[in-house]
Parts: sequence; C-alpha cells; structure tokens
Amino acid sequence: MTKRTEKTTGTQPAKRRTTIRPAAARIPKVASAPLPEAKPAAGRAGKSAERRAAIIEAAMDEFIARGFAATRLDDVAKRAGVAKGTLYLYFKDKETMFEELIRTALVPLIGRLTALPTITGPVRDAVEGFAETFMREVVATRRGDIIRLIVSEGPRFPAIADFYFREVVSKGLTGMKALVQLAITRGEIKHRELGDFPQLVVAPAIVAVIWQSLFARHAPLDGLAMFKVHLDLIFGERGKT
Amino acid sequence: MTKRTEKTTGTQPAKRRTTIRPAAARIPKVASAPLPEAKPAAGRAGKSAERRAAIIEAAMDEFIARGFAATRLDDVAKRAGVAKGTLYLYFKDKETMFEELIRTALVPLIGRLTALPTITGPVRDAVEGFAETFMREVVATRRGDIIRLIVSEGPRFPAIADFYFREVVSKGLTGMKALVQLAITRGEIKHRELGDFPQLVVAPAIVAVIWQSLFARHAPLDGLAMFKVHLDLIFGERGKT
DNA sequence: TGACAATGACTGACCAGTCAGTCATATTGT
DNA sequence: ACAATATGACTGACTGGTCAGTCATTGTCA
Repeated sequence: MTKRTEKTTGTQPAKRRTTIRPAAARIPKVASAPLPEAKPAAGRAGKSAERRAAIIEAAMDEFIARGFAATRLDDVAKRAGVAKGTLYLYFKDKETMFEELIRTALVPLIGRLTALPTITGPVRDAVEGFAETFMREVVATRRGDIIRLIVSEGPRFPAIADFYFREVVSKGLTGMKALVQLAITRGEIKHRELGDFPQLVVAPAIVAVIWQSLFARHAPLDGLAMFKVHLDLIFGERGKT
Repeated sequence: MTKRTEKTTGTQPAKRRTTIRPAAARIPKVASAPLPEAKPAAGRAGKSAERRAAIIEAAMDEFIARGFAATRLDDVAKRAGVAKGTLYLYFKDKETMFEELIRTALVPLIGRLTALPTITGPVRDAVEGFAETFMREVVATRRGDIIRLIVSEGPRFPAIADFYFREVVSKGLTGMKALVQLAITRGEIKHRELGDFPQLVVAPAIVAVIWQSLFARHAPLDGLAMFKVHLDLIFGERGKT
C-alpha cells in the first residue's frame, strides 16, 4: 500500500498523485445542519449532508482500524455504501478526507472545552466531573481512538498536529491552568508549581486512553478510579484535612 | 508471490535480464564506511552482523519517519547501503523486519528494567533518578519515537503490543509498585492507594514522550521539571515535611 | 606458495498485484 | 428534458517479494 507518497518532483503536467497539499483545505458544506437522525433529510442539500456524514463515518472506522497509509478508499466507499468516485465529489483526495475527518471529530470536543462553565462547588468536583466525562465520552468511545490516531499520524500531518494543538491542547491546558490557579487561591491546592504544568492534571487521562487501546485485554484499567487517586494527590485525601 | 514464474518456454539460452553488469562499475562497499566502531568486524561472521545492524538502523529511521505501511523497503535498502534483495537474506518479510526491529530496540530498555538495583537513599531519589534517565535516554532520543511507534502500530501488530506489555510495561509497573510500597512502609508516601496504580507515577513520563514528538515545536516542555513537580505531589514538597 | 575450484553473500531487473484518482456513462431530482 | 449527482470500469504509478547471475573470499591441492 502507501503508494505515491511525497515525491512530487516539480512535474507540472503529471496530474495524478499530486498530494502537493493544495492550500485550500476547504471545508465545503460541513454544516452539520439537519443532523438529527429522524430527519429523512430535506431535499438535495439534506441528502448531500447525509452522504457526507456516511462517508466520514465509514472513513473514521477504516482510518482508526488501519491508519492512514493502509486504508483503502475502496473499503471506505464500500462501507459508506457509495461508489468510489462519489468520495471525490465530497473530498479532494485521501489526505484532505483524513484531515477533515479529524477536524470534524474534534469539533464537539472543542465545543466542550470552550464552554468550561461556572465553577459552583469545589474545584476538585469540577475536575472530577471533567474526568468522568472524559472517561465516559472519550476513553470508552471511538474518540479515544481518534486521539491515538492523532498521536500516530500527527508527525506526518503537521496540519493536524497544529490544529489539534491550537484548538484542543492549548485551550484545554489554558482552562486547566485557570482552574488550578483558582484552586490555589482558594487553598484547595497547596502545590503552587502545579500551575506551571497543567499537563500533570490530565496526564492520567492520556495514559488511560493509550492503555485502553493497547493493553485493555492484557489488563483492564479502571481509568476513573486511577484518576480519583490522582486527585487525592493533588487536592489531598477526599473529605480529609 | 509473483516471480517470473515458469514461462521459460523452451528458451534455454536466454541468459536472463541481460544484466550485462558493466564489469567493474559496481558499487562495492557503499556501506557507511568501515564503521567508526572499534570492531573492524572479524571475518565473514562479523561482516554479517554488521550488515544486519546497518539494516536495522536504516529500517528504524524509515519506520519511525513514515510508519509501517508507508515505509518502502527500497528506501530502507538504499539507506542501509545494500540491495533490496539483501534485506531478504536477513529478514523473512517486511512485517518480520518490523517486529524484530522493535524487539531489538527494546532490549536495552528491558535490561535496565530488570536491573532495578538496591535502593540506598530515599525512594524519592530513586524515582527521580529513573525520571532523569528516562528523559535523557528515552524522551530525548529515538527511543521515544519507538514508543510512539508502538502506540501507533500496536493495535495492528498484536505480537508487538503483547511483547511490549509483557517485557516492558508489566515489569516496569511491578518494579514501580514495589518501590511505591517500600515508600509507603517507610512513610515517604502517604497515599496508600498509589500502590494500586503505579501507572500514575510514570504518567508524566508518557506525556513527555508524546508531547515531545507532537508539540515540541509549538511549545517546548521541560519534562524533567514537570516530573519533579509531580514527585512533590507524591512525596510532598522537597525538603519540606 | 600459487593456481584453481567451490561457496554463498550480494545484486538489481523483473513480475504480479495493489490502489489513488479519473472520466464516460447512467441515474435521479425538479 | 436538462442539469446535477452518482457510478464503477479503467489507468498507470508504485511496491513487496523473487531469483538468475556475479564475484570476492575461502578452501584445496600440487
């Protein structure tokens, strides 16, 4: 598999295999507008959005299972229930499809990050809530595989690594840092240096994602329980002090 | 598969490939010179081991840079300074080459794990020593990329994931758990539940590896400093009670 | 010791199969 | 009926793997 990969020596005429990464990048009609299942999808536009969603869904399964290079577009088309040529009506090429796929999968995650709402109770509860959500909606689902996919292909797709860093990592850490600092001023957290490394707070979550995809069958890991012990380290024993 | 198959209709004379081989010419010892190593490599046997090492070295670079599927054996051969066919004198096929490569790269790591020596001073110092070694010899080197490679290809190479779990993860965690328990009995660590999740102790190291390969250029991360803050969480402020 | 034969590591052209991307034709919606 | 959409047969660049042939090295014998 693999195939044409880079290469792309200046040859202007050669139409095929470009892979030149043609600027654009586009995100045509992503508008996940009429989403809701029920909808039989109003007219043409709805039909089109449905098709696109089906393709993305299928592509996600394939890319997660095989990685970028080993995924065959024939398989994606078959799984999506469309002809191969149809894929090219929605995506410029394999690479673009992959990148848009990742972006699409991250949108909901970004939404959640930018909506870190008011902290009512103890900061610890907020962080614990984050952990529960993360374990339930990321580690235990295909979202976790998306993260692994980013780790896998990131080095070869700078655009994806950049996007992920900018939209998810950066925002997430900024929010977490704010949370830590709030906890410090409130006296919930003693270690002031923790504010310098918000990564430490989420480290167990990352480990849970990786463990899940690699060693789950060798030795199951209760990510949430682990995270709670971690919170004890940060905030001190629960209910004590 | 493939191969030129029978064919050979009667033609006995056909020399094959013409391959006139322009006498001299050749490209005898393109090899990376006589190797800087001390060993001039005793006779044939040594030569063979050298070749094998050169191939593994080259393959490692290519697989790390492109992943399994996208790596071309032609490139590996070129980088190793041998002909493609030579690869098959040392490895059964691409997959075998990849697996043996990973195993070879992990050997030194395994050696270090099984040699967790006597703890003389505080447990914290031992763990800190581990962290320093890890950051210096893994995160900052190609070994870190090997770990990322395992995360990437593991799901598609169960044999590798199994081996890694059995020889590295399992042993490493067992050792770490023993260390934590020792610290608990000594009173260095207060949180007894930490013994249930030794993964927590090394989580920052994992995060450092991933960060290094994905976001290093966006935002450098001082893994060791981060780890030390983490140790403060586990053991309490350094020098303080 | 020198000539010659045997060995097998190494080479690289070749082959068969694969798959990204194309496009002439067919189908559908209005 | 016409345009927009969808199809899938097809093209050809590309790669894993093969093996007939080469030749440096080692072994043998006079």
